[in-house]
Amino acid sequence: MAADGGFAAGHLRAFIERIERLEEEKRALGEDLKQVYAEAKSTGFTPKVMRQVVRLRKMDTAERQEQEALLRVYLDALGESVAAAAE
Amino acid sequence: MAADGGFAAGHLRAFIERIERLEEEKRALGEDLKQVYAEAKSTGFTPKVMRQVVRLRKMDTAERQEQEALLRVYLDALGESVAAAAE
Amino acid sequence: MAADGGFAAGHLRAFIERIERLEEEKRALGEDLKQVYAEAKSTGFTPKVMRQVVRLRKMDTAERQEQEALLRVYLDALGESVAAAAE
Amino acid sequence: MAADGGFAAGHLRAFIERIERLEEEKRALGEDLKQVYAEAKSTGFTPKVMRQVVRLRKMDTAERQEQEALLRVYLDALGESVAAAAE
DNA sequence: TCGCCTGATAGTTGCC
DNA sequence: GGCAACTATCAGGCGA
Repeated sequence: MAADGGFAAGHLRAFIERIERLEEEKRALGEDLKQVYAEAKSTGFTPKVMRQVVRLRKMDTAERQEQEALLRVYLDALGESVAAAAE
Repeated sequence: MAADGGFAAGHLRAFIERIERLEEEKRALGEDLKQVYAEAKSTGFTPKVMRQVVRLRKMDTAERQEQEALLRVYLDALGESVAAAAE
Repeated sequence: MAADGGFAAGHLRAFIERIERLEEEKRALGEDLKQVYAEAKSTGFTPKVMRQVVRLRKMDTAERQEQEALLRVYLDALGESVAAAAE
Repeated sequence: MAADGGFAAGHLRAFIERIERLEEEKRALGEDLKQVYAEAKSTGFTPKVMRQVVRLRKMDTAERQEQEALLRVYLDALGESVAAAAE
């Protein structure tokens, strides 16, 4: 692997740098997102609920319903817990 | 602070050791929890939904309803998104 | 799953209760920790620095493990290369 | 909030759309990263080790910052002690 | 390919 | 009331 006299090393360096560049861009987008949520919050919206909205829009409807159905089954199975949860 | 000839140092050491012991116990309980979820999973339950159940039982009912209400307001505000989410 | 006449429900309940018990114990330990820090603070120590000390001691331990992990990664990589070369 | 006849709704929609756009870009960068690793792998490198390299380079950077933070903590602690002694 | 497990991200809580 | 640390959840990568 090192027997190619540094040829591979140059490739490796190139890969690493591409990776680090991409990760930096990703990080920057994360900052932007944080910024948008902060801005929305200062406008009076609730980031936590906004995240829920985004998550729901992203989530496949069938999948979401399936999960809700399973949750209901579990709560039903717990009997009085359901009552406690719903009271 | 160090001028008391190590008296405080002894106290500090005692505090640090109590802390580390408590943290170790906490960590161990975390392991136990993971274990229980794994066992439940192997029995056919869905850990993710179980966590939801635990969260709901813990969460104050009023608070939960409030959050759901706000979510609905947001989805309503988005109009056709609601339709997409509910379809 | 619910068609077994509550058999699974009993299991589910048992799991949930074990989980809630463990989480309660964890929470209690968290309280204890807070208590210790408060006590130390009232004795004149600085919680922030104590936390740093604990963190550093943990890191010292973790670092050794990190080194071992790194070594393993490199050995594994070498092993794979050997294997690749030997294929 | 919804009583303003959709004014806030328009804002909400704008925020949500900005968020979804940013998340899409982030996701795309994630794809790119995966691509680069795959390409490197097909060139004969070991993704696992490459990730380790990237991680270590990141840590080298972070470590310097960590040291500076620690120094500040200690200086702060000393300052507080001085203040406490001077009170 | 599936399950596990670690690393990344979001939420909560305590501190200032 | 905002900020920072910590915790819990989730997704992606790795190994079997």
